[in-house]
Amino acid sequence: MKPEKHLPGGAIPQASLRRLPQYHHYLVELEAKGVSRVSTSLIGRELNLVPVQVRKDLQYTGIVGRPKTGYEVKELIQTIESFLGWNNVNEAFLVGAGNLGTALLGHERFSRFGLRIVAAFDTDAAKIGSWIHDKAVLPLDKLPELAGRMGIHLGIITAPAEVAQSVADRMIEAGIQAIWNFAPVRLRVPERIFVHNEDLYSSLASLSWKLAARFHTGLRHESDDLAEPEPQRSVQE
Amino acid sequence: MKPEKHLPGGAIPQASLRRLPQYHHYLVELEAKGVSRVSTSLIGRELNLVPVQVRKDLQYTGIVGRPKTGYEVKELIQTIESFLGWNNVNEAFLVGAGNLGTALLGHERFSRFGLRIVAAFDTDAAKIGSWIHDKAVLPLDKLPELAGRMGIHLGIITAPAEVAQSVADRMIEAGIQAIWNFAPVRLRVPERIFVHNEDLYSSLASLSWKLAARFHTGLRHESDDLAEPEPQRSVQE
DNA sequence: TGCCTTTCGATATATCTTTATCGGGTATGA
DNA sequence: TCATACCCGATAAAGATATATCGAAAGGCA
Ligand SMILES: NC(=O)c1ccc[n+]([C@@H]2O[C@H](COP(=O)([O-])OP(=O)(O)OC[C@H]3O[C@@H](n4cnc5c(N)ncnc54)[C@H](O)[C@@H]3O)[C@@H](O)[C@H]2O)c1
Ligand SMILES: NC(=O)c1ccc[n+]([C@@H]2O[C@H](COP(=O)([O-])OP(=O)(O)OC[C@H]3O[C@@H](n4cnc5c(N)ncnc54)[C@H](O)[C@@H]3O)[C@@H](O)[C@H]2O)c1
Repeated sequence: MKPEKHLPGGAIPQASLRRLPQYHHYLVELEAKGVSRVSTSLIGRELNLVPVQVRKDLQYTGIVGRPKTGYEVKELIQTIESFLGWNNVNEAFLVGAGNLGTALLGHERFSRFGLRIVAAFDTDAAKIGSWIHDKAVLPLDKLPELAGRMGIHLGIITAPAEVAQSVADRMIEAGIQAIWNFAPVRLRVPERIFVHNEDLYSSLASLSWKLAARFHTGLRHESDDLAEPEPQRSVQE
Repeated sequence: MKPEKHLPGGAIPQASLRRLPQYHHYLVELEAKGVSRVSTSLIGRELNLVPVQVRKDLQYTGIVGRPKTGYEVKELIQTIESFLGWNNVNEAFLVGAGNLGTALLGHERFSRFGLRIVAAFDTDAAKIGSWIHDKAVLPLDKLPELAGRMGIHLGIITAPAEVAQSVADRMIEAGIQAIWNFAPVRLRVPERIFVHNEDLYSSLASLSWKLAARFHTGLRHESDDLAEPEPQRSVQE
């Protein structure tokens, strides 16, 4: 909508943003192995990407490399973390302490990436008052008050699809700025709110469509039987 | 790579594929309400998309609508389901019966969308032999044999990142064709294998970056204070 | 030192995706 | 029956993203 072209720190393709954590993951591995410098060709070889793409992505973070040498692994990790805001923690509320919510609550590693789920909310009387992975399950009604008081600006929705919109509405009223939505609905929110949908059914669609294509239409293992010394960029995402 | 241009049934943008389940979800709601016809403008209004994009997406499924009327809801649902292969069930093996694996195993609604997780595999002796949500947890070693015998061609990885690659390798040896990977690593697989990465850390990156941008750079609620009768296409995805 | 290779950064091109536009068909209601 | 508003389908334009190319810098090595 805005014709802004390249304002530094302001614009980055979603796709690049998605790859940065993957670089980060690999870089941390490298660092653990004692490697101190890395080139985009190396990263690309590891992650099945062409070097130029990696370089482009890294440029968004503002880091500069040196010809022949590449980048300092340590510095690169730092830069990515800082760029992604993983240095200062985001505290979040989770709504819907069911199957999926429980899994997220139990995932401690999130804290390494700037996310700390501080409490869960539910409407099920049987769950309210209990603790899941050391996080309290509170009545949904208390969310607005607590969010305000604690200055929470990130909400996670793992409640049933039917109630997701109303949950989102309440979150926004409570001053929440960004929502990580696991319910398979497209939320209607004011423009200033940032929503990230984690729609597993959409993923499922890719998978089942691919599998269906395999068997229905005549696409049977064309380039089968490995033996491909090529860059071998396989179908991903 | 291939110069194939538009072979029917063969090519569809990932993005469109991702939206189809969202249409489906809304259409099912509509049908339940007794609505029999629907236009792309209506769908677009509901899902915050411009009508022409919805139309484009639907065209990939091969359905044809009628001017003024739109599409038959029932027919459209059918077409999408059939296009996505949701009519015939894909049976899948899940590896890694931990937090996330348990959540997936417990999600019965997957079966409505062509996915049936038939068993879980793990290496943790404490888990092997137990049942999670009525699914048996088996030793990983048995996967190859069972996959072959049962003709399973879809694998779900919810094991730790460190072992994800080795799990994938075993799956592929066992004849599995597509992998739904929840571990935050980019798997190296032969070209014929289809991998769909569900990388939650990547999602997290979008969120934390957005939040960081909010507070760091001077982007403070520019178009704040609702009051926007416009199509109001908010930042999503 | 001088040559060769690697790799970065910048620019250009290609490809993919979204959005706009146009023409024509169809229900609705005067 | 006719005018009108709506909506589809096709094609074109615009916008994003991915890939290719080129010059220059830097290290390795004769
Ligand atoms: N579990 C999965 O693997 C999976 C997969 C795909 C999508 N999802 C989606 O994630 C969401 C949660 O799935 P789940 O499997 O955890 O469901 P679940 O039924 O296990 O959990 C839902 C939780 O939300 C709570 N809840 C219900 N109404 C609420 C409300 N108004 N406010 C707050 N909490 C409320 C319930 O008490 C329950 O604890 C659903 O939207 C589902 O479609 C889950
Ligand atoms: N839980 C989440 O919310 C979450 C979020 C983001 C990413 N993930 C990713 O999903 C994966 C699983 O996460 P989790 O929270 O369920 O972890 P978890 O530790 O709860 O579960 C992992 C399971 O895998 C099993 N396992 C270990 N090695 C194995 C092997 N070689 N073969 C088969 N099974 C093996 C373990 O016994 C355990 O049951 C991880 O890769 C994690 O990074 C999880």
